[in-house]
Amino acid sequence: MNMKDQNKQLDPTKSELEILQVLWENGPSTVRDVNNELLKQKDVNYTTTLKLMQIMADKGILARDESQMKHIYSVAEDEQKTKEHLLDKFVDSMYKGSASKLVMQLLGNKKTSQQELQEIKDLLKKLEE
Amino acid sequence: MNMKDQNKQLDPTKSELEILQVLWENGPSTVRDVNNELLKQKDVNYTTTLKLMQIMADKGILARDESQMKHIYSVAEDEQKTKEHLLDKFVDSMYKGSASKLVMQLLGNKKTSQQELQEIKDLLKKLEE
DNA sequence: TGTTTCGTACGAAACTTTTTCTACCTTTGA
DNA sequence: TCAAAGGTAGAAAAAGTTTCGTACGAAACA
Repeated sequence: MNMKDQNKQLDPTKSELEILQVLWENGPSTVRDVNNELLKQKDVNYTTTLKLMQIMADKGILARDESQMKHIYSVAEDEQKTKEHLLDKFVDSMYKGSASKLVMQLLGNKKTSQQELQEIKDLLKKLEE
Repeated sequence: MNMKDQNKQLDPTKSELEILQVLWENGPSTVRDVNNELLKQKDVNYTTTLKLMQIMADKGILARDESQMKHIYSVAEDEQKTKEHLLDKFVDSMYKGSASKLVMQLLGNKKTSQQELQEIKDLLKKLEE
């Protein structure tokens, strides 16, 4: 099979993803809100964040309520659906589609804490029943 | 905590990742080899792939053996280490560092096949012992 | 030998993404 | 009322990434 003419769905860029994360975390927000959150992680100008969010709104990634002067932005597509799509892509590209390979790596990963490991095991155990 | 001055490690770009995948898959290769593989997925000029691989060599992502006319490129950093790093970043950014959240999504994902699910369960079971 | 094929190198063009600059409008409060 | 603060918008600059064109050397081979 050949994928030359695929890739309709265009993925959020790196900075767009950062913004999505803030909105996922905090729910609908103003540009100021989002920018303040981003400032905790990195230097970024207000107008940069504004511009980015405007672009995302244009693309349809975000919706906005313009009824107030301070526009309120929210995520247009369902969070789970978006994450699912990104996870799929990640599994495909990094593990040739094998989810179990990914989990294997996770389990062997030094940085995955004991607590996380336990939670994963519990999860699977629950699924057994 | 503030991460303003972090991010020393610069990540492979999208096309760089495609090339890494080919090299991970096939081991040390010439540009021609890699390009032929890429052509199975998408249209791409030989010189484009060449250029990209030269850039990656400059960055230190790839090593190359120039002793022959046809240079042989290989991945400089360990595959597992690189994947681990990318996976970490993914978990951090998408699931706030919670690996179990990721696994949960994987398990609930329509696209994750029954077989994959079974393999994951087996994996965990083995880990129990 | 000469010509065709295949390789590298490099610069620049094209495209995408991110950032900044500036203009101008609205709200706030002295 | 008017200055200051805070908001949006759009154009353009800057930075990053990908693609292409061209030059030129080495190998293959008629």
